[in-house]
Amino acid sequence: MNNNTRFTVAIHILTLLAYCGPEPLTSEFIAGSVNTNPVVIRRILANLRQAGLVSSQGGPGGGWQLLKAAEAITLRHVFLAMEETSIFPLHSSDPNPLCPVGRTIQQALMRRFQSAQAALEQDLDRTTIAQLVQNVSDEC
Amino acid sequence: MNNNTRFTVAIHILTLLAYCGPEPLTSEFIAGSVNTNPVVIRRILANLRQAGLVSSQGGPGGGWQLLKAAEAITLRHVFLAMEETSIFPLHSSDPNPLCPVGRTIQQALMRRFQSAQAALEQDLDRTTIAQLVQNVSDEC
DNA sequence: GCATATCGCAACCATCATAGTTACGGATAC
DNA sequence: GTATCCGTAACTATGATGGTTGCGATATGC
Repeated sequence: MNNNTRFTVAIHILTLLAYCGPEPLTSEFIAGSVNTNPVVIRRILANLRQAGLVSSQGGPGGGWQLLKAAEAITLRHVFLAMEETSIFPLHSSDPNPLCPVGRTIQQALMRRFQSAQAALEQDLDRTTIAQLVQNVSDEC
Repeated sequence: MNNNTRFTVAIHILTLLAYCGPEPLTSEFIAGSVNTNPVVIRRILANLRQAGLVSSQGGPGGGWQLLKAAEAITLRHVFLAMEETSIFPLHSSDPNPLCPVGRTIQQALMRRFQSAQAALEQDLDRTTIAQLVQNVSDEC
């Protein structure tokens, strides 16, 4: 279905910042944990900064820090920060407007999909980054 | 985020079968409403048949029919029939096992994502194909 | 039996999204 | 001034997706 790992990596990054912080972490260090390229990390962090979750600092000793307490960041916040369009995309080419079903189905589906996405977000809202950090500590 | 329209098209197809039925519809007719190629339709119908939602019949006068009442088919059934792996995929390459976060995050995320998907499915379960057919009739 | 309509499915192609990579400019700390 | 780090554009490789063609199998009606 969905085919991009940005949400997963974003949660990983925030958990790492909370676990290793509050000192700033460099994108290179984070990339070492996620096992990818620093630029990929910075691209995702740019979204998280836009959402007010993290801040960056250039120069030696610089890096990235959380702007909010780990207890105050839920997976829903991270999800919204990624600015994905919709979980379920509609038809790639518009359906036939001469067919009663084709003419009306998209409006109906948009309503249903929004409802489903709201339910999804509500569940995501129940988990905080702090809980994930706690889980890491428990497992070690 | 998710980037495939199979779920949307599957719902469209079932709504059309319920709306125009109970006579069998050909994949070519359905393709005319969805505005795509008949083979694309048959690929999706193959999934729906595997899930026991529709049946097919070859030869002249053949086509596709619902196997269950429209009232008994929910969007959750359709969603499951598409056999999408997971809404949120994990890392493309495994995170660093030498990092405490990298070593434990995937297990934790799998649990959270399963919970979120369950919430999503629960909401999808509230809508039936019959309701979508009713919606089409209302709009005309 | 034969012609026709329809599905079943494999194979191929074009397009696009994603993630990875390189490169380089700008800012900051020491 | 130098080393470190972010910011971002540009390019590439890979894979997913949807569309298309082709052909065999099956069923219907004559």
